[in-house]
Amino acid sequence: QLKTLTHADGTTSTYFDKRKLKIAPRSTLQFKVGPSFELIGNYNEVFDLKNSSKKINFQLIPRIDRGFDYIEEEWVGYKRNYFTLVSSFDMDGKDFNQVLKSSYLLKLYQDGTNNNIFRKIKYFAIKIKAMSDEDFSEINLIQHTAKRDKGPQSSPQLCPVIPSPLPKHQIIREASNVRNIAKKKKYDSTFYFHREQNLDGFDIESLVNSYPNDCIQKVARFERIQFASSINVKNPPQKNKYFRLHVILGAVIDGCEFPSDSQYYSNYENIGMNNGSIECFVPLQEMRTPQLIIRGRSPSNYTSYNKTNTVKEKLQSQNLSQ
DNA sequence: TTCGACACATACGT
DNA sequence: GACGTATGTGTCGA
Repeated sequence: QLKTLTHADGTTSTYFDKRKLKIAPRSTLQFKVGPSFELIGNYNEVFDLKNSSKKINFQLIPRIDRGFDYIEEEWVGYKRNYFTLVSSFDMDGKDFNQVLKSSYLLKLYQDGTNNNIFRKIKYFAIKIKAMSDEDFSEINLIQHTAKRDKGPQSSPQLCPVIPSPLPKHQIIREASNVRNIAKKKKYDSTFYFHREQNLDGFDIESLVNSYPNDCIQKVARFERIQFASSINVKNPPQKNKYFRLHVILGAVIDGCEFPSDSQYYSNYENIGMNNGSIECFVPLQEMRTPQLIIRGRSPSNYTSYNKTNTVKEKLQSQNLSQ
């Protein structure tokens, strides 16, 4: 009924099947580490401005902290419920102060005479997306605020970030619904770097000055995310459809005019205007989850289906069960 | 059958 | 310990 794993930080992940067991909405058992991510690949290359022969190695560090249970060898989420995906990234083990003081160049493409064309990176950013594993189409995700129905909805946004370790699962739990000022302060340096309070020692040309906001995130936190309610979770009506969550680290640069024969052309994404210039997100590295099952709103996916039924209805439910 | 909307319940945070 | 909050899910009806 319950399967529990203990993590390095002493917290535990308890997996259970919502078809068989109902756990209270605010129970800490709703927090759990989900499937680990696999590398899909590295894309465009990045070099240090002051040492242009040295290629930078990136490593995304993503984790799912709510919303997926490991049930009978499969990772299962619920369409109606939230999941949490967090990610930071590493750059050759450099700390964020080193990185923020430097400048980095993105190798865009080679021109007709085999000269490399570089563009200065404004900032690094992480985004997430969901893909159908049947036809590899993108699936819409939606994000709520803690107010849920009473607040606005959006799609998960591109999150500008600087390199950082990923806070442990327990920290993500503790910081998930903080309102208290003292508690916010306690977690502040884990999640944010405040540019306006740390002006000393940064050259005007350094990376820190081209991030879009004074409050710079160290960790991309995608909380209160759900699959769009309109998705079909069955392929033929009987068979489960598989999905995957993807995490993409990219570099944002000014300008989006690239030659159409560039091998990476299709990966560029115009992300719109900022301070009067057109910005473009260029992918550096992508990771993904294993196959995921999303259970829909059918009563058969919940415990109440069995509890109050007659024997006849139970037999029916077994015939219909997926 | 499905989905938006609203409702209820219950552990958490203050 | 009371009170407001956040979130899983029960339910109604288009």
